[in-house]
Amino acid sequence: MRLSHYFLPLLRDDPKEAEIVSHRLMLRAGLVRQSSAGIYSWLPLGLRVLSKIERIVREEQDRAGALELLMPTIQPAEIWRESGRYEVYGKEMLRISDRHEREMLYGPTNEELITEIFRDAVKSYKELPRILYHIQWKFRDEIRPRFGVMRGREFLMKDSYSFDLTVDDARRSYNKMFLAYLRTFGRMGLKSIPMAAESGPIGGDLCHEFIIPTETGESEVYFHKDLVEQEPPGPELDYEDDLAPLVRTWTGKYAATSEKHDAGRFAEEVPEDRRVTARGIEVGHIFFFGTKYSEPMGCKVQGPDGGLVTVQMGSYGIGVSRLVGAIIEASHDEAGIIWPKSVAPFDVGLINLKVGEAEVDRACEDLYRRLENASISVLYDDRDDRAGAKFTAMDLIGLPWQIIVGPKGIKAGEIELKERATGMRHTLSIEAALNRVISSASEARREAA
RNA sequence: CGGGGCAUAGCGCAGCCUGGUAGCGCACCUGCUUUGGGAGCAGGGGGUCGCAAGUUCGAAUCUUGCUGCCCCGACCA
Repeated sequence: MRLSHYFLPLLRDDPKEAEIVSHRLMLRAGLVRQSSAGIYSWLPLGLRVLSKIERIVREEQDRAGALELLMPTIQPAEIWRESGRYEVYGKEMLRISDRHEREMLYGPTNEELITEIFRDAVKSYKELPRILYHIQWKFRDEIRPRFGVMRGREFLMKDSYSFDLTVDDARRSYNKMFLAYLRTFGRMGLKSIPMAAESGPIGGDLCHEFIIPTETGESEVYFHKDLVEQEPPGPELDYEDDLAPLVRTWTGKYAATSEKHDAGRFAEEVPEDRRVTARGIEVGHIFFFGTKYSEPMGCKVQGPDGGLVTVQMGSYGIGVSRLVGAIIEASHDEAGIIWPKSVAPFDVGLINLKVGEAEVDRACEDLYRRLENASISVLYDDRDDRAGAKFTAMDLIGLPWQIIVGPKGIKAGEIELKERATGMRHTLSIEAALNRVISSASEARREAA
């Protein structure tokens, strides 16, 4: 993409409404624009990031055996009456009525809808277990939206729902999602820590929040240091294996958010030099809720003995749009965003320091073409602007690599390669720089697989 | 929903107290000079001063009402 043809409205100053760093940077780097409180438009650069995150989430859900579908944003009130939540949900739910005065709502979540779909379609235990998911916009009319996209009213969420015959089976589904989440966040360059959370109605240990420790997180968290050092499962993970032992390596160590924190247990179970108290951002939440919806909504299947069995369910959410903010909170510096390679809107920024000088233009065009041919996405700054402005802009938007081409270097057949994350700059031949960037990108892709 | 604050050009702000028909910096356009970390000079474009009533010869400025947005708290992915 040539920057001269792109839509990238950068802001030099911090908009005064943006308090936290991710919100400021998202506005300044031209990722989003606010439409109204807690509701954002995604501009081209931001949308590219959102889509990349979405793709990783999708790939890991699919890998774990979950099946994608797509439910509507607008739901009828009836099914919420069936589950009993229509009255319970309160003002967070955006209620609307259509021209026939039929009560509708903009879905804050989809348990009712998926239960209805499943109930109407599945009658036999032979079709269990199943995990269904979708990635869809939700709306919760928060009393006070804040932190930009991290706590918006409208947000993009991946929500999965598991359907099992027995509680033991449900635990297996839960474990699949548990590990899929570790892989998902890991692929985005995030250290996520599963933490004991407020348990569902069934209680027990089947409820976890996935927290990214950051300086500006919304809540206080306490955990064993081993958990940040532990590697997420690799691509060799077989979801058909017994996953319980692997899950236990994560759940066996102390980790809790403030509402579940037990200072006594923390001190007792974790050696002092391993105790971490930090702030964190919740990016995922998984829980088992048994028959909370299947019971009132009559979601039953026939078991092997011919009797009707109420289905055991769980649900598993990932805040997809929130992740954009969370990643920035976890990865930035004074100059701007530092995108992890897997979610960067472009793989590399190409800076032409002297637009109009034939040799420099030629070298840039050549690089641009060869990178694109190698399936490396490039944002080429071909604007007639000053070097300093280009450097600042490129640092702000945080692409992993910058290739800097100027008249001095090009006479010697050299260009400069800068790695955004480390600030390391190398003066290289064009060929060497190309190889370096291409191999870095293909390496990142291999890790992803 | 309780408490506090703000609303003037794309962004950041001044002007308001003491009414006289709108200004600064950045951004944007033109020209010249510059050109490896947000250049300089000159010239220019852009604002129904959030909305509505009222007071007044006259309202960005005073009064009343409304709306929007932000911050703190309770609540939440």
